[in-house]
Amino acid sequence: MEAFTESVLHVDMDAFFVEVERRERVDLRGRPVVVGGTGRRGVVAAASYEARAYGIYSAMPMVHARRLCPSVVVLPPDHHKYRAASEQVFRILRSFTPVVESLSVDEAFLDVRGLRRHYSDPVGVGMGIRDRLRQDLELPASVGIAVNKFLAKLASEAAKPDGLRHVPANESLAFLHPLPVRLLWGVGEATHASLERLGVATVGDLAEVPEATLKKHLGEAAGAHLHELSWGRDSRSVVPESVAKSISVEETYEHDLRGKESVEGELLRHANRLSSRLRTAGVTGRALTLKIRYADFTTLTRSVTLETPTDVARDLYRAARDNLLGKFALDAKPIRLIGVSMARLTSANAPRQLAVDRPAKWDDLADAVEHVRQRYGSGSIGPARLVGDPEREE
DNA sequence: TCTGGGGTCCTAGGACCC
DNA sequence: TCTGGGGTCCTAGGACCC
Repeated sequence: MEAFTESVLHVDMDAFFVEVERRERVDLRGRPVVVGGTGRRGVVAAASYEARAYGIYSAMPMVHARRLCPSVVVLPPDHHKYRAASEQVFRILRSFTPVVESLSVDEAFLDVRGLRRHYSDPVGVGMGIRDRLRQDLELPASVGIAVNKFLAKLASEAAKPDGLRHVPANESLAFLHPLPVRLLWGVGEATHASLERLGVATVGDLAEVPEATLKKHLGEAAGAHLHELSWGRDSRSVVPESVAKSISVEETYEHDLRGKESVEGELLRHANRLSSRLRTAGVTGRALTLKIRYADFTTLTRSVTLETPTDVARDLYRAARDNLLGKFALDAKPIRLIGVSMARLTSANAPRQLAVDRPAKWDDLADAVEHVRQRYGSGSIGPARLVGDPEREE
């Protein structure tokens, strides 16, 4: 089937958080709107195209955004709402094909080869998806269609906003080579600077650089990868459903923390939040990491591998406090962020080895705590030091 | 105008083992 | 007595993505 040569679709929702908010707020249509942190340290999480016209983009400090466009409407994020909208989006995508790989809440790859009997070409599939998202959910999306994942992603980028771009196989390099190299997946600020030093501005320039030179300057893996991409080659297949490798919680404080006492209090709160997330995901983990960012933005991490996988808040707190906290200078500098993460995850249903000093009852208790938390909110139950402090509600 | 929160992957050094 | 080489695990940091 000649018409299905380009069988990878990349679907990317346009200004997703903003558009979800606009479904309920007709008054905000056509206006510069951003979703993001409203506090003094907030950043832009999503910007409407009207806001982007002012030079506002994602990850920009909110104070900067307001300065560029004083009339911009700033909405605080409601991640539950976006999660629900995301599920609606993915239900529609999966109604076309089960081969859907999610990249984030608002982005996915689809392998549509299986639809060749139902559609004359992949462009028809892309148009069908955009229509359904628009009609059923009132959400705009852009679609890129190409021979592989990374070209499809570049195509959707080129289609934005609210468009569709099909890159035929025999036009891949003509499409790719004039693009600025910064657009490539994996070329961020640092790599871009290195490439500039090599005289590389476009993907075409990159293709001319010998692979060995790239490896020398960018590292083995990145060099090989970028060389492949520069020639339009990407052999990664669309893989539905992947398992999380780590789960983390972190918080940047409105005002810097000082001293061991306050850090321990926050650590306890984080341990409870992380425990909750692990349980919801049905996993336990062994590699616990504590992250601290000081006011001067220097960021340190210290980690420990636990003997037994756990998802119990008390275990997380104690392990972090006893093994990791002492490795940081807590009184030397003010602290702006504390984070805790768990990796080396295993399914909680996997057979557990019960530690001698942690009887099975702890699991039962933790389950009960989690049950109450799900029902009545995260502030309803927890260690005595935290319960009843309304400031700590999430 | 200082820089969110949640992730993934890669690199590099040291420990440890054969 | 002067020092191999490979593999794996652990830890820390950093680049990058949305």
